[in-house]
Amino acid sequence: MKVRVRFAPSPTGFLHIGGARTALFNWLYARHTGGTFILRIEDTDAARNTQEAVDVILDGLRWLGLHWDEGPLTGEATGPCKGERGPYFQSQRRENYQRRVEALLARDLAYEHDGAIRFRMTREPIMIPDLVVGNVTRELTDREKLEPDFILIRSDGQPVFHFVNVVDDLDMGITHVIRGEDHLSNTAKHVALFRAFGVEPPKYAHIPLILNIDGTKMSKRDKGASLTTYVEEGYAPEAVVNYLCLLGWSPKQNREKLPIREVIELFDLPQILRHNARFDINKLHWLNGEYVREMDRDRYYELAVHALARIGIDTNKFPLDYIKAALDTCKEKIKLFSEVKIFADFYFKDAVDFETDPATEFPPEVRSRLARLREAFAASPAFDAATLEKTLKAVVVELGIKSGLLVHPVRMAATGRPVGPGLYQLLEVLGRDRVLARLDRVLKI
RNA sequence: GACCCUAUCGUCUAGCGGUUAGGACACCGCCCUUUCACGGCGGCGGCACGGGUUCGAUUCCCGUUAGGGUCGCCA
Repeated sequence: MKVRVRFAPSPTGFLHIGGARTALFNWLYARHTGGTFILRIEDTDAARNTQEAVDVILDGLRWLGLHWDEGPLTGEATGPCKGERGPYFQSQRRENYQRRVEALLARDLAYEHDGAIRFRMTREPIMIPDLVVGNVTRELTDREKLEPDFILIRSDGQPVFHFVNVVDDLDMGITHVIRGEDHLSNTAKHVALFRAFGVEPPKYAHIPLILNIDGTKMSKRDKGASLTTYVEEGYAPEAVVNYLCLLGWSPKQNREKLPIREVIELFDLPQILRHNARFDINKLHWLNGEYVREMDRDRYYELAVHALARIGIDTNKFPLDYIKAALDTCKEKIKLFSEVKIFADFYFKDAVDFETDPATEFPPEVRSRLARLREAFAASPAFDAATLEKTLKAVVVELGIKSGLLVHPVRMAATGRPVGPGLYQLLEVLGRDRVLARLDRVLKI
């Protein structure tokens, strides 16, 4: 039987990083088995669902590269979808729920109470077979013993999550339910519902949750809980995906960075770890740097230019060769694309922004040294990195000082920052005119 | 409160009865580099606790503790 898995998020306006990982694991399993990855939007709560909220999910999955085989093509609930088992929005599946609840009512497996429809839940413990956790026997909690039956359809006619979730999985032919462990306890209800419909439930795989670094649960408000954070802070999607793979799953062999192609080959449900993982931004940061350094140049330029645009720098005003040369000096240095602000903004500004007071940054003795260097730079026969280095070192010898006393002030004068790309490389890219102008500005203090 | 899941360095993990408990991130030194980053070398640091089972437990069982989850006319 062909594997059919689904990611079924509720459009809340953001895509939780844990949800992204759930989607990833579903996608990986589908790709590993040659199965079908389905995206279903659980928009039963019409009041707070908007097309924009759905778009956040679609955009997030697309950004991660988790393309679905069946599901919506746009965020519009009545819009186009692909796949034969639609609609893929729960708000469009009302007849299915109605038909299913009537079947239950007809066999007295459900009943009306106070205008709502309840399911006759078994009083016996239910065994949940789980590919990750093993066989779990769920007994009723004391509250449930008081009232084991649960609502299927609210008195306002709206079906509830447990019901629509099961009906859709059934109608869509879902074979494996891969979801967060927060659903494990409730799976007893789902198993009972499947049996009431006369079918065996799909295989379950409850994956551990992602917690904050301090072990607390990641709520909407926690920084880093939303996938958007990583998009905005300049992470590369392939790095985020790779990092997410490492949370609750391991490729073994002491491997950390590996292409998704290999993950697809190695990934399987029984090997998923059973304990929760904490999200360590440090490791993602490191991994992202690895990806940036090994990234294809054109993709790197594209992402870097995009990051510059985010901070209001329009690179279109500059020649392509200049942009590329400037970004080349940063490729081995930055770990995050948001770092282009520190490492490259000065290439694209008319004047440097000093973070500290230029007057104290460039006291008279520093200025006199810079003045000498300016002369040497102006007279230099060429303006390439190697020549610049020779020229600067000659001035250092002439002045009888340590090179740091000249190197640091030039960097500061040219870029406005104490850190950045290699000095001689950046001076070469900036070019003689800009460099002399920036030195002149400092000398006029 | 009841029910369920979980427990290896600070973090992610390898391990699946006998290992000097391995790797990665982070951190700390040194080297490289007159920035930063990369790279190289070294260091710090772990089997939550208590009982069993066994010749022998990080590994198997039970308990405790701790963390997480669930018990909605939320999803």
